[in-house]
Amino acid sequence: MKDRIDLFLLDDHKIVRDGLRSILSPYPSLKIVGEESHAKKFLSALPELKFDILILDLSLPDLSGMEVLKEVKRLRPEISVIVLSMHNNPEYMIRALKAGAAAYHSKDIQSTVLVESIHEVKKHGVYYPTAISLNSPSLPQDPVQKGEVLTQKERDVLKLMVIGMSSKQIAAEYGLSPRTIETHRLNIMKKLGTSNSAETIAVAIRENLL
Amino acid sequence: MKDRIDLFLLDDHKIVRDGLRSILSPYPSLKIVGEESHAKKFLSALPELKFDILILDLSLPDLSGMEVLKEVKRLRPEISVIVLSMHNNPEYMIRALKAGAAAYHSKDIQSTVLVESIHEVKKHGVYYPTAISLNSPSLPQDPVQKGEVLTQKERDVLKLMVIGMSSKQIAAEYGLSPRTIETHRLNIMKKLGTSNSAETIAVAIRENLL
DNA sequence: CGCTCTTTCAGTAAAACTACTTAGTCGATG
DNA sequence: CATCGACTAAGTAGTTTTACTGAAAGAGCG
Repeated sequence: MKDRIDLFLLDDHKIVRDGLRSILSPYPSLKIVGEESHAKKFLSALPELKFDILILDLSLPDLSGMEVLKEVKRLRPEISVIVLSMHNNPEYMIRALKAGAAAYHSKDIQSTVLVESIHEVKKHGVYYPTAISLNSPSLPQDPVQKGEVLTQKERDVLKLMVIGMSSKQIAAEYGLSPRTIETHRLNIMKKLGTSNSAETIAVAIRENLL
Repeated sequence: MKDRIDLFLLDDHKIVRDGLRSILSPYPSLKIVGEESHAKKFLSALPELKFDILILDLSLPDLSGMEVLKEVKRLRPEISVIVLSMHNNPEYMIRALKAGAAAYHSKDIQSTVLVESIHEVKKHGVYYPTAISLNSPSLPQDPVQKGEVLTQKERDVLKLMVIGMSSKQIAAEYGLSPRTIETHRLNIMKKLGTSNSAETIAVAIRENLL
């Protein structure tokens, strides 16, 4: 497995691109393998491009960053997209994350945080800074809102799921009905907004819910 | 007996290594005599290296930290290994301690605790901070003999599994038959020794296979 | 007490996964 | 050229999960 992370920059401001280069230059494992200022050019070249993570400015001249994001995730789902934005608006953030962004940063991000998030994204596919105000008041009820906390029982079930136990086995472990465990599972998925146990475990580990 | 303690850092994150350097720099008796980001490079260099304690990140890009740990204890049993981990899960801790780790810390450890544990390890060979529930239920008896590495396609499938896609969806994404994806899935589970997708994702994240 | 939340369990049905086996193609290796 | 591993695909069969709904007992709370 290669240890290098190949990055592609898409941002209309050369200043930003150069800034990113200098920020990332001290990190040998991070390599900027290309950059582009026009979204359409980028998208048409996308099939030929080889990189791991796209660093994407949300505000672009010719296409909206959101459209680029969706297009990238449609064509090359294996590519992770880290979104940079002028806006701190959680509304944008949620939309970006829903559209498949692996991370969302405002442009005044600390460089170390950016670097960390790149590694995190490479490792786990996503980077959700816990601090980022998911509990901010303006947020509507949203599946992305993982601020909901699991109950004790749900965490118990999760812990046994992680080591590969089926509902039936977990039920036996606790002396409960398998149907009960299944209910817990479904409730966990509902709370985390996940659609199966694989994703659930991924989110649980990422969010440190174990 | 020399009063200096020679440390070697093995961690893929330069940030972590740099952080450790700055944490440990105020202590004249602690000397970092080397660092490495790649497990394989480290292991091949190991016979020439002289140090007392290895500070080891459990999640490494090319080899799992557990494998490194076992290898170090096999080749150089006199070296103490202090494990750093992202995970607070006692299961990992127990596995690490069973494999010969002298101490186990999560990465958000207090620096003073780390320093203390280094001295403790040097003096007594081990550092067991808290009461560890060794009676924790059903530790799988170390099926971790997975020197086998996943293929590119298998990793691709894994990555989409992590974001909650079913075999059918993954197949559609790649233009393949669902049966093919299922085959990949089963091969992954076979290689990792897991019994369902939840456990598979857990191991994959833990072992840094994504 | 009424209210909410947690925990418990079940019916029903569809969808997905797991297990084990066989097998063809293709590219690389020796 | 033969072999091997990776990738593809499918047969068959059993198991598990997911989805949606309903519901009852118990704990905690104002």
